[in-house]
Amino acid sequence: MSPTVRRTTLAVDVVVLSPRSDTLAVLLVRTAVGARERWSLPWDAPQAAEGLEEAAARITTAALGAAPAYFEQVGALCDGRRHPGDADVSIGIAVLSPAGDGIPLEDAEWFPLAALPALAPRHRTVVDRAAAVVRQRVDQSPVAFRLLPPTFTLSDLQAVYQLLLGRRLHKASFRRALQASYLVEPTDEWRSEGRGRPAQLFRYAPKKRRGARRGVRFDLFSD
Amino acid sequence: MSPTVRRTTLAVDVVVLSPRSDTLAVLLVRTAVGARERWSLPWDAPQAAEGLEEAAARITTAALGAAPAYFEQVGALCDGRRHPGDADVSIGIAVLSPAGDGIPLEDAEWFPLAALPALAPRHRTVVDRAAAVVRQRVDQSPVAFRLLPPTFTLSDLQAVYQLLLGRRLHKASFRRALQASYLVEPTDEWRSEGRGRPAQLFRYAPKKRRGARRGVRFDLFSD
DNA sequence: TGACATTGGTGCCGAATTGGTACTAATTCG
DNA sequence: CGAATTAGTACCAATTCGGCACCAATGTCA
Repeated sequence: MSPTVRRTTLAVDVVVLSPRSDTLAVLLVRTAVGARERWSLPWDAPQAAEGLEEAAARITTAALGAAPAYFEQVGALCDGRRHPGDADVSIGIAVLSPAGDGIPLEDAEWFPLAALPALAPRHRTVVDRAAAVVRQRVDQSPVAFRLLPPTFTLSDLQAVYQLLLGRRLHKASFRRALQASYLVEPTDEWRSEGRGRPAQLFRYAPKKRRGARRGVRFDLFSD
Repeated sequence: MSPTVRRTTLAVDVVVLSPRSDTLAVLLVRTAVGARERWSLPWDAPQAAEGLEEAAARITTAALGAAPAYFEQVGALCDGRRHPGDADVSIGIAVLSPAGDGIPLEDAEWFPLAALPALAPRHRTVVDRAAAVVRQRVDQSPVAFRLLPPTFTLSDLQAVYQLLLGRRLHKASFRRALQASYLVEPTDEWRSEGRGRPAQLFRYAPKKRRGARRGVRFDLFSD
């Protein structure tokens, strides 16, 4: 007996993340009147012959008014939990939006990750997993750079890392490690941010580097 | 205009991984006569009201004759590439099978990851992504422990890490880091493996530990 | 039976990395 | 001009890392 496909209902649920005044924020859209919850993630079914990221881009554009530059797959969910459109399977996609980019359209609004309104249970799971994925990949994916404008100060970058990791970082160590990674290069612009010394602007420009990694880290969470 | 679901064909493609004589091996099943390729990943459509991991467990059991203990989601694929069952969307799931566990059923066989036969393009992608995901999560997920029997020697464990990371590890450093991680505990059994001093057997038993992580690592790949 | 090969496990030490404090630099505010 | 504020760096002690050497326990073979 060889396998055969069956028809399933599928939804792409998009978690647009952006740093917003010292917290990570998620973009939610207002649901139709009469729905069980007032807010939901932007979502839709993928159109025929449309890739998942294309679908995510389309959905994001509809809610944020800007095409997103970076995606991170969160994974497929097929628990029994309720989805706003009753899709059998959800594919969660995290979209990273640079701080201050895009203006939410009429029925969309930013919510701090720590203070979300009630969501359909499936969407709640997708958000949680998206946040976890992004946080876990901070040091393997250029996640932090995609939450910043094309040029940024090193303090901006460190602030994003601290947001994502949820802890303070040592300034000198952070810069030493960044230097050694060849991930950024300085521009010749400087930014004066009100008071204090102006900061040099950098851009994300990863260079080839020999993968001279050292010892193993056992960073398992005690699950 | 609010979103609506559409019907799509969906496949769960399973990548069963197991260490096999010094390489990672993948379980493939023979395809029906007349198919474009002679081998494919074990796959099927999820049944109604079946979770993704349930489906993966069922598919694995059908090919390996043993229920798998550990899953790692690889993600959903919806590129235009060809799938053996022409599914619109594939969900890749990596299943970790302890070394020597299970006996492939009639039409299934282990292939070293580095020497796979021709596969449908979509399956090829799924395998590559599964391997990449497992390798990347080695130090965040108990991946290595799921590729070993319940008790194992530290040399076994180090060998798996080396397989996954693709490089030698320093013995003393490896053990120091492992010690500090409180992930394993010794049993009072010893195993004599032919010649040489017998090795103490350990089991995976993660303990709570304060998350005293240090500096950031910028381990981005030069993509 | 006793050297030797083989594998397991640990101690030591110089080198590299880390994180804290303190310092200098450049700017705004009053 | 001096105080306040933010950027960036220098130094240094403590920790961690990685290489080497060593000891331990077993099987092999003369």
